[in-house]
Amino acid sequence: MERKLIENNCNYSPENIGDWPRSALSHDKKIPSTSSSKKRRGGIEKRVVSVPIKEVEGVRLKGDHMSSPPSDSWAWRKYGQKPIKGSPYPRGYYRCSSFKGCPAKKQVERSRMDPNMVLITYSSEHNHPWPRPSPRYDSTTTTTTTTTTTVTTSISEEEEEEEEEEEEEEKKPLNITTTSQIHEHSSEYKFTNILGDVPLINAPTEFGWITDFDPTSFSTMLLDESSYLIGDDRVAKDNYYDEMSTIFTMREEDDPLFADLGELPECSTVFRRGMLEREMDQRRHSLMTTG
DNA sequence: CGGCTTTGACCTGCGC
DNA sequence: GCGCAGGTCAAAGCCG
Repeated sequence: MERKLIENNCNYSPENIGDWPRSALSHDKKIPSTSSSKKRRGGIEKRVVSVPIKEVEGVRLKGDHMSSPPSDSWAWRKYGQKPIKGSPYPRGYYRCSSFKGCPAKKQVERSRMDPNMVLITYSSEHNHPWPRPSPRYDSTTTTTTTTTTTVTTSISEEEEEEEEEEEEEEKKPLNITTTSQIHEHSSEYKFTNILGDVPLINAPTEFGWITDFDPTSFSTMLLDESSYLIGDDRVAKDNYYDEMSTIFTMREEDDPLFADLGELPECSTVFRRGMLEREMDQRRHSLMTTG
């Protein structure tokens, strides 16, 4: 019965928040039949997100003691769990229950490298409108949690070849606008560009889920990245964005590298609009005066 | 009663 | 071709 529902839903309308530009879904679509042809492994576009477990704990679902899904706005229904070879932690399989027939799925597992992190692998995409965002992201929200969210996009090689150009065009907007989309309706939190003079790019819907995470996640990340500018003035803006690109397109195996960034300055916890900018200015100024 | 989790079984892709 | 590992199904039970 669920199969039918899944089968029937692949109409992506423009307002589909999570709509992907390329039809990765078609690879992932489950074909309902007696000889259920399941998706090919490794040929699917997936997005891996690492979320600090503490962020997850707050919304831990009843009975789920292993790897509860993070606090998405989406409703997820667990449909399976498997122990993963080489990992002490099992992987949970979830599918979207916000809307019947939504093909969106995600896999949740603890990072074996950093048990404090939960790796969430998103596959397929929601084919229904975005559920109402959680109130905690309302414009008045003052967040104090420190989190690190890493975004990874992995694509099969064949797809990569086909859509390399597309990918190229996508990357830059993605890298930067993931942050700008964090608060879809709050100009207050809208990410002011670190450099101040580079325009924000329209937020692609691809990372719509990012709105589910604490905005400080990205502030943390950006702050850290900003050190490229702060710590070494020789690094040009272009390089900066290259670096950003690298980080946002980082593959899963690079996670440990990113996890190393865990020790981040306190300032990441007090990010608000303007504060980052101010801090940047201060640091830049001090650099200019000292060097 | 509907929706959810749990869990063992089953199916399939992939590497050897 | 075989075996392993990952992914999914579906029955059973729980909960509000």
